This record gives sequence, structure tokens and C-alpha cells, in this order.
Amino acid sequence: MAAQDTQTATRPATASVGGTGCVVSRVKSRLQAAGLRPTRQRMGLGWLLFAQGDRHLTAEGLYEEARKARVPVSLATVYNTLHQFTEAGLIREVAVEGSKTYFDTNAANHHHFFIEGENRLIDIEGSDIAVATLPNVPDGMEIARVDVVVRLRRKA
Amino acid sequence: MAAQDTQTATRPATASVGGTGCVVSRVKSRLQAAGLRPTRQRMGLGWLLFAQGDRHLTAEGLYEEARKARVPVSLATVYNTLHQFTEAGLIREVAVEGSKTYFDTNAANHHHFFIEGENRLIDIEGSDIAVATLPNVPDGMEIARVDVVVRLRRKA
DNA sequence: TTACGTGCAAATAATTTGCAGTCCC
DNA sequence: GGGACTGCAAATTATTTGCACGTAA
Repeated sequence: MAAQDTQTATRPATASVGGTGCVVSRVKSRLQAAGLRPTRQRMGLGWLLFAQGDRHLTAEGLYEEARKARVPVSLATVYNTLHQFTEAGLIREVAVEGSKTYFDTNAANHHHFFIEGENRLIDIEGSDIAVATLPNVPDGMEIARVDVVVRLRRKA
Repeated sequence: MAAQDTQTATRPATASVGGTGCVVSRVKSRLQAAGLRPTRQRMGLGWLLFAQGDRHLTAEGLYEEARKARVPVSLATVYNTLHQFTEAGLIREVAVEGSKTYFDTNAANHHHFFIEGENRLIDIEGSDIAVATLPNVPDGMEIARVDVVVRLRRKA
């Protein structure tokens, strides 16, 4: 069943838990649903992550944004929080080579363009790509996820 | 054209440059074709990399093998050499999340299984997977490569 | 109150770099 | 011989951890 999910990019249902319409309370609800206390830092980072549509960022990047947005938080907490959010399924890590780890605020299955040289990620719309035939999976294993990265370079 | 290559996994033509049949001289030829002096270290690492079929390894891993095989080489040189080989197109980096960088001795386009928990990579046979529809590429860009990683987990 | 969070600084882990000495062409 | 290559150790970069203090339930 994981195979089919690969082709869709719908938001997870949790996006509207406790949907009062207010972004802040929605962030709060998502945290609580994940068993995380809605502390000032987590609320602030959650706001930055979820209030602006789908984004791809690094821990450093989010830390920088938090500073600009006057969210009082340390870099270590940004790392901790990103991992907790990932564990909770609110965001996910994107597998790209390179030293830094990128996090994607869209936890639903979808794929990416990766711009070589710029180290930038762009979402690929769900309907624009599909994995046709899936390979035989080794015994005792199942597919957790299928990641597709289309690497782009500037045309000559 | 990059799109179609995605589905094939044939070895690159360079694999047989100067093919006298002897593995050592074949490694030597490949290095020279890439403009790299066939030094003892590069020959040794080239042997380890190419004489055993397709492999996926980290710098640390190759260093360890070199030690066991009595190839005198330092870790720094292993890193340098892996990057030079990558630049020359003899091997390639595989994009998987995690701290370590994996190198693949098969530089041809093909895809991978990634075993979660074990951090292990397995080749997917070229014919077993295919990307059906490719997305529209942004203006001025072209596809450099398409990477597919099928993440596997042990069945419950 | 009290367990969970957070900040800071120090610790790791992977990788890169500077430079003196070595080796291939 | 001379530039390319290598080894070592020190430097960098990204990330994690230990521990004292703060704060939500």
C-alpha cells in the first residue's frame, strides 16, 4: 500500500486537528496530539514551520528565522525540536547528499527537485511524477517510503 | 534524454578502456583516462572498489578495507581519492539521509533500496523500476539525474 | 510541585585543509 | 627535477549531549 501513496501529496489529516481556524491554536493542538508540551519555543518554531505553507529548511536556517522573528530559542533546542517534530510525523527529513540535513514541513509523501549548485529543494506536485513499476521487495521487508529526487542543473 | 537514462543500469563504456583482461591494468587505464596518476594508493583503492562488483561504501569503510588489504593509505587520502573518482565519473555519491556519505562503485544510472535501521544500500535492478511521468522542469533547467530510493523496513 | 524543557558550553563525528616530505613521469 | 600526490595533524562544520536552571500541568 505504501506504493500507491507514493503518488499522492495530500496534507495529513492532523493538519486540522482542533481546527478553530486560528493558526496558533492549531499549532497547539498538533503539538498536544503528538504528546509534546506546547512550550513557548515549540509554539514559536511550530508557527514558523507551519504558518507559511510548505517549506524546506535546515536547523541553522530555522534558527536564523527564529532570531529574526524574536522567538527566544537556542540552536540546540532547534535541533531537538526538529527531531521531535519528525518523530511525531509533523515534518520529515529529506534525503539529499551534502553535509546539512533538510527538513520538509510537508510530511505527506511527495517528491523533490534538487537544484545542484544552489542546494535548493522544490516540491514536485504529486500528479507530475509517478513510479511505474515497483521492484520486488526482499523477503520479510516492506516499503516504508519511496523518495524521488530529480536533480536539476542550469541548462548549458 | 536524461529522463530515459533513468531506467537503465548498464555499466559505463569506460569500464573496458584498455581492456587487456587484467584487472590491474584496467584500473590503471581508467585512472589515466581520467587524468589521474596511477599511484600506489589510487591503484590499491581502485582495486578494492572495482574488482568486486558493485558496492556501496563509506570513506571509513573503504579505509578499513584498505588496512586489511595492506594497502598503505591514510584516511585523508581515501577521502580525497573518493572525491577525485567521483569527479572523474568512476563512482558516484548516493543521496541518503544520515551523517555519512555513501559512494557507489556503479556510476551508471540506477536506483536503490535503503534498509532502515541497518543503514544498508542494495541496488535495484534497472528493469525493476521506472519513473513514469516526469514533471515539468523549470525554465532554463535540465535534468541532471533522477534518484529513487525505496526505503524498506522489516515487516511487522 | 515535579517531570519535562531549555540553554549553554563542551563533546562528537565526519570531513577538509595546510604543509612538509615523497613519488611518478 | 618538478609538479602531482600523500600523510599527518590541526581546523571546520554539523550535530549531539550533560547538566543546572526554568516552566507548564
